[in-house]
Amino acid sequence: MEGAGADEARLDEVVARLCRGADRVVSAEDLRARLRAAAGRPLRVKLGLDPTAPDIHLGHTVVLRKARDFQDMGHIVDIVIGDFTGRVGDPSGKAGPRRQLDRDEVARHAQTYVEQLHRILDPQRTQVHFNSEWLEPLRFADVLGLASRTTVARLLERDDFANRFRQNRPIHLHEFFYALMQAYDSVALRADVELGGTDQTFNLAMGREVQRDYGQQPQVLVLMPLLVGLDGVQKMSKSLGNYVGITDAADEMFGKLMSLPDAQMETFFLLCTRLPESEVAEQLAGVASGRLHPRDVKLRLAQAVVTLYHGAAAADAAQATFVRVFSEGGVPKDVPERDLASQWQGTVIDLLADLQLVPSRSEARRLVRQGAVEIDGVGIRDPAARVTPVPGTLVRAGKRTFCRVAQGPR
RNA sequence: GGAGGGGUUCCGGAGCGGCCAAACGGGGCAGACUGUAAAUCUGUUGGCUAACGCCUUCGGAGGUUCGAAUCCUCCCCCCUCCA
Repeated sequence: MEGAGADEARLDEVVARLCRGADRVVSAEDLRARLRAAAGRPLRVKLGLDPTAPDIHLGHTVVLRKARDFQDMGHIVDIVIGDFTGRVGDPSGKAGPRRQLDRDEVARHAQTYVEQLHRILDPQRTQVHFNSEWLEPLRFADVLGLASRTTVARLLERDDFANRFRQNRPIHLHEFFYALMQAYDSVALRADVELGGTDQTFNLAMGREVQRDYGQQPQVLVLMPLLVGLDGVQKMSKSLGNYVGITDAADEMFGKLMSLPDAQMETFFLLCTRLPESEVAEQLAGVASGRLHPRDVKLRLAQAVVTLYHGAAAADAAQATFVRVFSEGGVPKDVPERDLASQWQGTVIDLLADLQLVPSRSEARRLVRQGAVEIDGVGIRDPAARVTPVPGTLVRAGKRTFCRVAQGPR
């Protein structure tokens, strides 16, 4: 039975590949059994997306790349856009109830999502669903039936609910349903596997229980680590502003990645690039031994990530810009240009305000006093100073805010 | 339904009749140092003003006072306990 042995070995390899990078898999043995039982038939791999944030960022890509791994092994990815659940808002990690989105917002976000998904997933093996398809038609009796499958105590086990409960903060009844709705998605899709971040553990686990109640085989859970944001502390999220969007311009993406704390380099290498683990290990060892400058390794990281989304040429260009602007103290290539009236005259404050470089004149005053403002490379520290910009004048307000006068007085 | 506690500037959280644009911490921004890292130090953080200073803020609406975030009335919202 040499053939069977070879099959088993191959199966091990597949399982290993599918589990790679995951924080936890519930369970690897189940996954192996599923694959064997399926005997080549594609598994249905569910991935739920919350349509609140319309932009996909690097944090989302961790799980998306995992989905891609499944596709590369021949499986089908079922994307569930939580258009119905989105009206409730996922309580995971939230300190309070989330506001409910209306239908239009959800639909709009979902559309943008789908467009971005194809940058990572294989469209041939991707099916997109909206969970309102099956959640909307449920009657109250169905909902009660679903609700009877869990208990309040069980729901209160969740950290976020438990914390809120302890701190006397509101927990709305409909928030309790979130996990159940998501669980029901798995039933509706007859999911074999569900992917998610570790913050989704509770929700995905609920899917297993509910599937069992509906007579289905409980799905395998593949839980991916959460990517930290650029601050290196909190998870990457749009609302925290610590994210790298996959549609960010190459230069911007590069710059953002360079501001990543050194301690996060390994995580980003492993979760956001395709560099072989051995190479990553070597780079990091180089840093540890002092042989490599951390900055250069980070350049490497930024380069690798930007290449994935913009191609190697753009990544090279972005690196060149970065070095020129920041390492050599130059000026970025693409400085936004703004016009001034041809009769324009006034003080620095007027200039900053008219070029819309500052949110208020008071803020402009502060920046000037703090020595953050330069005009054509000359520092200005007197808020009352009159200035004479002409087309081409470069105005700088702080480290990263530049603007060039396009049209204006001559 | 009953009893009590609470809503303050981006967040947390002081203040409880004038000295409050409002302590302190966090976050943000800026400067120094750097590798646009981290850490650290310094400054700054409602609006208008070159500045003196002026104007708008403390859940909402009224009122008392020379003067209110602070006192009173009504309303809205949140929390706890009891039913």
